[in-house]
Order: sequence, then structure tokens, then C-alpha cells
Amino acid sequence: MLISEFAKATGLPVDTIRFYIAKGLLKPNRSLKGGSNPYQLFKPEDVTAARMIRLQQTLGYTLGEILALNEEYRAGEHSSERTIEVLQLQIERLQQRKGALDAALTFLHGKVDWIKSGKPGSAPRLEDYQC
Amino acid sequence: MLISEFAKATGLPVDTIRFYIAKGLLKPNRSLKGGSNPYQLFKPEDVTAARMIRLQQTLGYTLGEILALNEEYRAGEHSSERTIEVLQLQIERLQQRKGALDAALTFLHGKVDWIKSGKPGSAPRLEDYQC
DNA sequence: TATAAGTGTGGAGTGCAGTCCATGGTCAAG
DNA sequence: CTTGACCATGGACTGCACTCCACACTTATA
Repeated sequence: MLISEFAKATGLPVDTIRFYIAKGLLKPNRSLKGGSNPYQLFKPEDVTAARMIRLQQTLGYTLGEILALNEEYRAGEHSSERTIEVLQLQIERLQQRKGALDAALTFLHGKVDWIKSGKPGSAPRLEDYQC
Repeated sequence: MLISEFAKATGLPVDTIRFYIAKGLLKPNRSLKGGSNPYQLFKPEDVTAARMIRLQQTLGYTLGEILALNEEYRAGEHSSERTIEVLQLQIERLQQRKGALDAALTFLHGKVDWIKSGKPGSAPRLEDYQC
């Protein structure tokens, strides 16, 4: 598919897509169309790749990190051990984030409960939920 | 405490602290020291506030959003109902983030399992874990 | 009392992640 | 064959979150 269709499929602005291509995050191939500026052709997998990028972004990764992760992933694509290693690493990092998130949620819930029960003693302290 | 001590206590660079003050995220009071440019005095609560800011940042909030949240929180400080409302709203937003995180983790775990079991059938699809 | 270390203000600069625009080539419909 | 929609490239611009000065003043130390 061409870039405008790809934009519709991913929900990303065309400019952002081109920006990702320039960064090396997406690698469409060139079509025969376009003469001297050959048009870029996207495959359905590219849509998944774009979705993955956005997901990783919401998880706090920078585009540079995402690029590195994806390249490392691609590099070990033919070694199951290496792939698992890379995935496991990502899992660990996400679990750390999840830890911080859970701590924050516990803290907030604790605060709500504390208020609901008439604020007995001292307020829940952020420090008590190591994050 | 003065700014350098506050910097040590929070682990933040002095410049960043001043930046947060300029944004209105921290509001130290002025001391008698410093003559014509009175020095800024930080309270222990300010350390907690700084920790809260960093936490909220890791959870994906911008400084603008953090400021708004904290001001709204302060605004309703004397109404338990309003405070609970604000906290509940934060909890909801965090739970949404947690959902995305869990989806990503499930996806990654699924992929690891799929590889470990010799890649039967087709690879786990990101699309199947709505995020 | 000299001098180093700490503090405040204002402004410039940086890196990231886009976003916008001008220019020019290409394609499809009429 | 013209016109409008689509595509590529390059460069300028923006907003965010810092980060780094230069300069002036104050305080602590030798």
C-alpha cells in the first residue's frame, strides 16, 4: 500500500510516518511507480510494526531505544535463545515500570481509604511505597 | 534547607529545581538570607512533592498536566469529596496505563512461550492483545 | 579581608518528537 | 493534455524538558 493508505491504516500522520522512515524505524520498499522519486510501498507487517512503535512509546521508550530494541530483535531473529533473551529483557523493564505504577496506585488507594475513614493519624506517605 | 541541600535530598540538579520553581511546580519560601536576592528555603514536604513529580513523570504525565493535577488537588484540599474525586480520576488514568502495560507483558510472555514450544502455528499477534 | 563557594536572574542552547511548508515530480480522470 | 490528487525531499519551525552559561550578589572559610 502507498503512504496515504498506510497513514489511514495506522492512524499516523503522513509526516510522522516519513519521520519514522528517516529514523530507520520503518523500512518500506520502493515501488515501480514514481519515476525519479519512487513511491514507498508498505506491507501489512509494517502496520503491526507501527502499532508496536506506538505501544512501546506509551510504555516510555524513546524512538532511539525502540530502534535499538527492534534492531537487536531483528539481529537475533534466527536464534531462538537470543530472541528470548531480548524479550526477557523487555519484560523485565516493563515489570519495573509496572512496579512503579502499582506503587503509585497502592498509594492513591491508601490515600482515598484514609480520607474515607476520617483521616486518622497521619497521611499515607509516598516514601512508604518505594517507587 | 537551601537549594543545594534540597538538590542532594531529591537527587535533582539545581537547574532542574529552579526550572520547576519557574513552572510553579515547587513553591519554596524566601529566607532572610541572601539580601537583595533572598535565598529560597525548602521544607521536607517539598522533597516529597519533588518525588511525586518524578513519579508522575515516569507514569507519562507532562509537567503541565502534573501542575494542573497538583493545583486541582490543592484547590479541593479542604473538601474530602473533591479530593477523593481527583484521586479517583488519577487512579482511573493509571489503571488505563496499567492495562496497556499488562497487554504488552501478556503479549511478550505469549511470544516467549510460543518460541519455547517450537513456534507452532502462527506467531502471537499484537492485535490480539488490544492496546 | 581576600577568596572560594553558594545563590538568584535572565537568556541562550540542546535533544527529542514531531509538524509545516515550498518545491518539484508523477499519476489518474475527464 | 490539462487539472487535481498524490508522492518525495529538504529545510524551517514548534513545544517540551531540561541544561548551560554570564553576571551579580551573599555567605562562609582561611
